[in-house]
Amino acid sequence: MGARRADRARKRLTIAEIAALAGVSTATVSRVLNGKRDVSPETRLKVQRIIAAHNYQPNALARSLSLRRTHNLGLIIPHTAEYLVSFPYFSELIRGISQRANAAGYRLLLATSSSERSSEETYGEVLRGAVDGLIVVDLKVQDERLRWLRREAVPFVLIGRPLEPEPSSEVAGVNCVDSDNVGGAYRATRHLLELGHESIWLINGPPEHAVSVYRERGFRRALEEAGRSAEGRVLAGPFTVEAGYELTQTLLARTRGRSRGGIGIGIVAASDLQACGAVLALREAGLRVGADVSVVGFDDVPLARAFDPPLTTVRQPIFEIGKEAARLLIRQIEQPDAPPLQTVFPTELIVRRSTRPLAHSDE
Amino acid sequence: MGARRADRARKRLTIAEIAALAGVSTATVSRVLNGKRDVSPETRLKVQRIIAAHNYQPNALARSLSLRRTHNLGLIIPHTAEYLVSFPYFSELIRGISQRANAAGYRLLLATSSSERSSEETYGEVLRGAVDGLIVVDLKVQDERLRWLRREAVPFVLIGRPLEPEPSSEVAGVNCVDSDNVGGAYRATRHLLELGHESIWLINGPPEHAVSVYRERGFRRALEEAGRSAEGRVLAGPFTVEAGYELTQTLLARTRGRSRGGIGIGIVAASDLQACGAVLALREAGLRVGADVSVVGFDDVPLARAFDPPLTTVRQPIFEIGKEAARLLIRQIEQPDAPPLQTVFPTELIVRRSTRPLAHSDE
DNA sequence: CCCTTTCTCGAAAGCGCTTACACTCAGTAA
DNA sequence: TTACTGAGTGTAAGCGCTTTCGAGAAAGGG
Repeated sequence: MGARRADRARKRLTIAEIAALAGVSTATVSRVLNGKRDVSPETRLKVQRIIAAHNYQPNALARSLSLRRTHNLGLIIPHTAEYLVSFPYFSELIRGISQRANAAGYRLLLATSSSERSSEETYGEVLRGAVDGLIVVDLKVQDERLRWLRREAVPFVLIGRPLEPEPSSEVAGVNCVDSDNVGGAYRATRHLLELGHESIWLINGPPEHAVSVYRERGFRRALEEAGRSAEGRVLAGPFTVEAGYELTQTLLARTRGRSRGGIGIGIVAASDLQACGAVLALREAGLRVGADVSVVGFDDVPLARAFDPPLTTVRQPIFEIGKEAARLLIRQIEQPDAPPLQTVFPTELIVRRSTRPLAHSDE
Repeated sequence: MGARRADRARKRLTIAEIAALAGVSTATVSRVLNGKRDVSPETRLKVQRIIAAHNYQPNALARSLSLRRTHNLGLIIPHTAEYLVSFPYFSELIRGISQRANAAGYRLLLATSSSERSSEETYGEVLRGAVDGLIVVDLKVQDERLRWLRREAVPFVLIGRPLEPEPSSEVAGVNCVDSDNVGGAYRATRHLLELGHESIWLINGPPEHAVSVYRERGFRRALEEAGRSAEGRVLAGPFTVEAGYELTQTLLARTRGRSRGGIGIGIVAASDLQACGAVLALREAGLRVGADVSVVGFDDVPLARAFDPPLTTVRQPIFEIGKEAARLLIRQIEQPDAPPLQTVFPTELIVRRSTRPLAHSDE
């Protein structure tokens, strides 16, 4: 074991040298390399031996240039998405994408767009033939990237769904994969309703994220179905602990007087971080979370379970989303005529202790 | 604004076409593109106009093939590193690396090694000329990757420092960047000593990670300096909440009888997740964290601040580490003869409420 | 006015692959 | 025997860049 041929000469071999060693032409070596026909079994074997003996690896660049295929997938990460980046979300996504990509013989190229550069520049640079297609994450409400991608006619898939304001033909003609944010927010809200909460609020993400729009829809739908109004009950801010904390204070200020000291408040937050911030603010106001009031988060980060109280939260299958995105992109690359697909993954409400029936006093 | 030239023909132009349009040779266009001399100001201007007018982007592949330089940096992520991946650590690192890389005109290629493939295969595939150099993260105690990288004579930088067991020449001859884990663990431990804790423990990461070895060293040094023994006071396990929880239970079992109901226990954990798990277990055992007992974590994840009690923790400048790693790698690539460098970033102890002087009762 | 030197620029040879095309040599059908 | 297959192979023309080398023109020196 481990007794590898010690090739002292570390200079990389070329196909021509392999061909010479095997006494055949480069064309034949290429055929063997790519498992093509028109090579006799004996020749094939002979060439394979030489290749193995010298641990020859064809140069990916030359191959790409010739094939006009890089086998690179690009993932575009907006620099504005610190929340993505400081989170399991991002890591899980990458894991999912690269697992699928690697399995299919593709590599993953990361393109972080920096603030100074227009999308034109950013992706143009990435694009100079460096990738076969792009995955776009963190879709904005009016996302300039969409127009650009379409104009460039480059294969791409969105993580997140574009909003209807776009001509409907546009929405349909696009590969995208998303989790059911509407449903997730809907179920979280219904959950609070069912627990008997009177004053239900949404602490949403920034309104320019498409995901915020969808979550607000779910929230509104649940309230309206229950015959309640959602007017004035949506606060928005970054996906951070601080925002959760401050927005909850705002919310408490607004609610003061109206309800009995805040008891009966139910909050749906757009991230677990915000939810934790909310818990902090509520506790500071003398309210018992999971007894007087309830909070539900979004994402199910590893610490949600360890939090006090353990956080009820909406889980998204991020890893799966990544895998699916890669799958769709590769499909689009390899079968340009395949009709675009929209995949939506279900979200799951994980009920823990931060949400409890109202009457219930702390056990 | 935004009134971009609407190039209907989306076919990518080649340098030859630009040359023809400008009435010069491809050599001249190439010179202009690369800012080389031997082009008259007028010619240069003329060519630049054509390039701009057609929004020409030279094909990166062809350029790479010709220059024998891809301008891709590879980041190798071991599949075993779920803890990395489920954490801000990983995202921050990527942010740092790609910021620096992009600034210097490099791209970031992600290589996740899957379990079925040997390092030989994994990196070999990446290597077929697809990257100019590699960044290796999550160094193991005896890391096979090191041998391989050296044999392949590919530029690389380690995140983390190899351990001394390796011939010292090897350690010195390598680019690496790390945070001061020894110092971090040392300060965390001293902090507990100074607070008057009698029974101090390390809940460490898995022993095969080099980082675990370094942290244990810092822990031991602090105890030994204080004239105490560290024997039997180190428990190891994954960087998860669960591990922190279970190891703390083990620890409590061992300590039972010896001390007054666990009061006076101080725990240094190798991750904030473990620390949170520890807090859970301690609380379950009826101990008040930040009063009867103290816990310090590692990483300063966003939720550490929001935890109850807010977690004292050791912060590492992960973003900076990423930037530095990219810098060193690019330097190695562009100046192959530059002597390898070792950078160590200081860690910082963030004191919050999970550690308090012993006598102090809950305020 | 001739000889160097300097500045511009183009022709063409790579970089390491893939593949269209031509060719050879059985084997088969007529 | 002749013509026609088709499998197996090699030749060479790309893929889109960079760069060496040499030529021609302009400038400077004696």
